[in-house]
Amino acid sequence: MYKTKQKSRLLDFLKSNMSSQLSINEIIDGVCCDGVTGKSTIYRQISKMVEDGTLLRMHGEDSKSVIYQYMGEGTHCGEHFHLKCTECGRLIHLDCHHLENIGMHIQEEHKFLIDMKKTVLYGICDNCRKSC
Amino acid sequence: MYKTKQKSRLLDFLKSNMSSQLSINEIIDGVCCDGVTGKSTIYRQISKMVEDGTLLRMHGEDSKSVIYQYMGEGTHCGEHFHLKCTECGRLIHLDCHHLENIGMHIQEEHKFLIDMKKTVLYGICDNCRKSC
DNA sequence: TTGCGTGCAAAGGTTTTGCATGGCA
DNA sequence: TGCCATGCAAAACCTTTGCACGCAA
Repeated sequence: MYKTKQKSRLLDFLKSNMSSQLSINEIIDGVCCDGVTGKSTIYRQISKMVEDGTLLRMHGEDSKSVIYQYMGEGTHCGEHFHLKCTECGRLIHLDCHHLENIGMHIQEEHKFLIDMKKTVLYGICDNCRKSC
Repeated sequence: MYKTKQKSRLLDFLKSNMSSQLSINEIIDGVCCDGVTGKSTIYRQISKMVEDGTLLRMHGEDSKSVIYQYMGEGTHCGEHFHLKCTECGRLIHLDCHHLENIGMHIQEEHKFLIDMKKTVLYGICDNCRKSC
């Protein structure tokens, strides 16, 4: 609700790393090294951001680890699906008109509104499939 | 590799609860109450089952908790997508021919093979949308 | 007989929480 | 001024691990 130094700093850090997916520890290291921001603040803020769609939480390569992709302003991530390769970890931002139909179809026929800000499609990318 | 009492017991439990999504603690409670199976075995086996697609791991209602859906033999869960309502937690098994096209399209046009055994589509179901 | 799977308990790591303080509106 | 947000450290929680033993093949 209030705008604080810590929140701004966290958001700035996430924005300036929007092309990579970060672990909670990378975020903590990147933000808390200022000696002003505490770990608990990060945990508290990250939770909220996942809830409201500012961050997308997904599994890392080893399927154990958890990583985050920034989805807030400055991105178009709320408007497309994300494909995540379970082999190499690559994240693909899938801008595709054809895919919009899927959302429509599921909404009309199956009465379900998919939230792209919460969804990750897992699978195998081309590179990895070839090398299997 | 070896077939043990504990593995069988765990599988039996999961099969007999295939219509609900269970937390790790529900699984532990349900299986370990025999006094013969240990907690670590559950953790060890669950990890393997998520890796090999026997279990689908997803978020519960509160988006913090983690729950598991059995996808093994006796189900057709490997052949359809799963929709999960982030509001009420309902899981919808989406058998739909039209949807098969999605996988095809993404594979052909975007060179990515979606793994339905690892993917959950999050969103809002009809009931919940109406009551918002 | 071999070596994987297991139970137990300890260790390790991660996340949450209580409380007093700080700072935004 | 009122109240939300924060930092700190402790607590709580969850998961993994080491080791010796049991048991499947």
